[in-house]
Amino acid sequence: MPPLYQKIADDLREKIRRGELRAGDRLPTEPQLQEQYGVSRNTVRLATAQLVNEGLVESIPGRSGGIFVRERITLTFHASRAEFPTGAYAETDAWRSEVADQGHEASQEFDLRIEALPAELAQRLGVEVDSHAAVRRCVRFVNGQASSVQDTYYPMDLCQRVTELLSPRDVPQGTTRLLASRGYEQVAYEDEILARMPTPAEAQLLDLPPGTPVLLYIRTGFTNERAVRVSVTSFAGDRNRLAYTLGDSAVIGRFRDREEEPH
Amino acid sequence: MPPLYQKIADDLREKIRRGELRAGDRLPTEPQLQEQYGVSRNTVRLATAQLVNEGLVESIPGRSGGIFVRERITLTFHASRAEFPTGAYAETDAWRSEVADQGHEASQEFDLRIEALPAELAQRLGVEVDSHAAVRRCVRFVNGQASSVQDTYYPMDLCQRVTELLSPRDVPQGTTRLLASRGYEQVAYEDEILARMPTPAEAQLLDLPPGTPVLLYIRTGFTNERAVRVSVTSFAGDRNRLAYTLGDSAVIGRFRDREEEPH
DNA sequence: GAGTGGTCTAGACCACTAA
DNA sequence: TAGTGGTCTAGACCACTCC
Repeated sequence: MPPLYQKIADDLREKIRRGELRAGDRLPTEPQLQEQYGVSRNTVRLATAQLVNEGLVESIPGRSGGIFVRERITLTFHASRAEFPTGAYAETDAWRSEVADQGHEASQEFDLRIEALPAELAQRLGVEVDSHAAVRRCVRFVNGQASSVQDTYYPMDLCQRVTELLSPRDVPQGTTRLLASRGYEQVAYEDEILARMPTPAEAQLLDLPPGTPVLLYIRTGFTNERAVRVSVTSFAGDRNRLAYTLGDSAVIGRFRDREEEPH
Repeated sequence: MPPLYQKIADDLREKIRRGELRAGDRLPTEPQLQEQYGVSRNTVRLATAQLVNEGLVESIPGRSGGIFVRERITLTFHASRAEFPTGAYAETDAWRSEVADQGHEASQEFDLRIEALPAELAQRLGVEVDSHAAVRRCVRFVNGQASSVQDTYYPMDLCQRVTELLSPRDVPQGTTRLLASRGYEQVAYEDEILARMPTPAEAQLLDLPPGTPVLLYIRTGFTNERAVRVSVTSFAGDRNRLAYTLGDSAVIGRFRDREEEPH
């Protein structure tokens, strides 16, 4: 026999799944749930806490507050399209236009810092573990809400040869083209993708409700001679999707007539 | 001023981060934490519940139980290598040998069912929404623990032409080769990747502790004529990583000397 | 038997915000 | 002002499992 709070959570989850409670709807208040299920307030709170942790609902305090079924929009980031020379735009513009294509408003904020390179990133860049790097951070906003944060690490020796990398502003033509024009053309990328719960810093920056994972996307870029940069992107897991196209992409275009909902 | 339980959680999290508490270590017991911080048991439990939800610790009841710092091993699944004709093995063998290369023991279980095709998958396959599909399920185990579950959906009309797809057993040469040998060579794949909290069914199947997301990996396979299958893989988010290689992979091989820890 | 975490109650005070 | 969720206390009984 499952515990009471579990049964209450199951019941509410089922109501959401069946559409009896829909995105944006308010659940019964805590006193109402106490009465409906004949339990104490703490038990009700154990149930709703579970739904919050699953990312299904969100609780908002105050007179007009309550517990609400969360809604979600999902953006698709086409990782296999980004940053290849065939692209007509800089990578940031590619992102911007991709968001616009999906019917939303895009903006981004840059900054630059110099930092000691974390060991696992130094390894990817093939440089010494105690070396430093220029970190270009790009926080991307969709409809005014932070959606992802990307930190791109460039080894310092490279920055000394391509000093524009140390500009605290966006590089108009894009850093990929900038590097290519200086003889550092990236010919291969290695991407790694993980899912985990956010750090408190990520949760704050991306305004993630409890129970929302981040999709972590790590791209290492290589010229024929060396690794030139590694970028670490944290996507808000409830609002983003990554996409890759492998093989003959013309085939896929022929069959695409969708922009479907997440699974 | 953050609430008390928040400060306790922050304190414990920081001890874990600094290495004062390491993977496998036991946290102080609830009565000990009550005394240390001078709070009630419920407050202690609010703090530890938060760490559990972040996936940092795991609580085990019983006389020899306690709250333990979780350890994690991370496997890498090379999505861009899998299932291309250059591969010497069937995809399941490729997975098996990849796990073995990473120093672990691999096993898997198959079953087959016939199911109505969920709308979002019918769309990917370009078939009618009320049609059925053969679903081949493969649960993959690493060191005896379920690590991922993959459901591959084949439209029924295809199964009628390639009846081996309806076998409830593993297909020895792999379904990709089987299909290719019958004139359905997959020439392109479209991959989608999402992160979300598990459904209760996934949490049970993958034995996921609270606070562990799943990494969802959806691959649609295309021949020159049509989409022939879509597979949906749920990876336990705390134990898996996806990898893609884009561009000239020989370049990357030249620089690879790692099998590093997750970020 | 004794100590662990799991569940549950009853009641209190708080901050916030629309009415 | 009244109602929402957020925090916190004190105490109870339970199941489980090593000693």
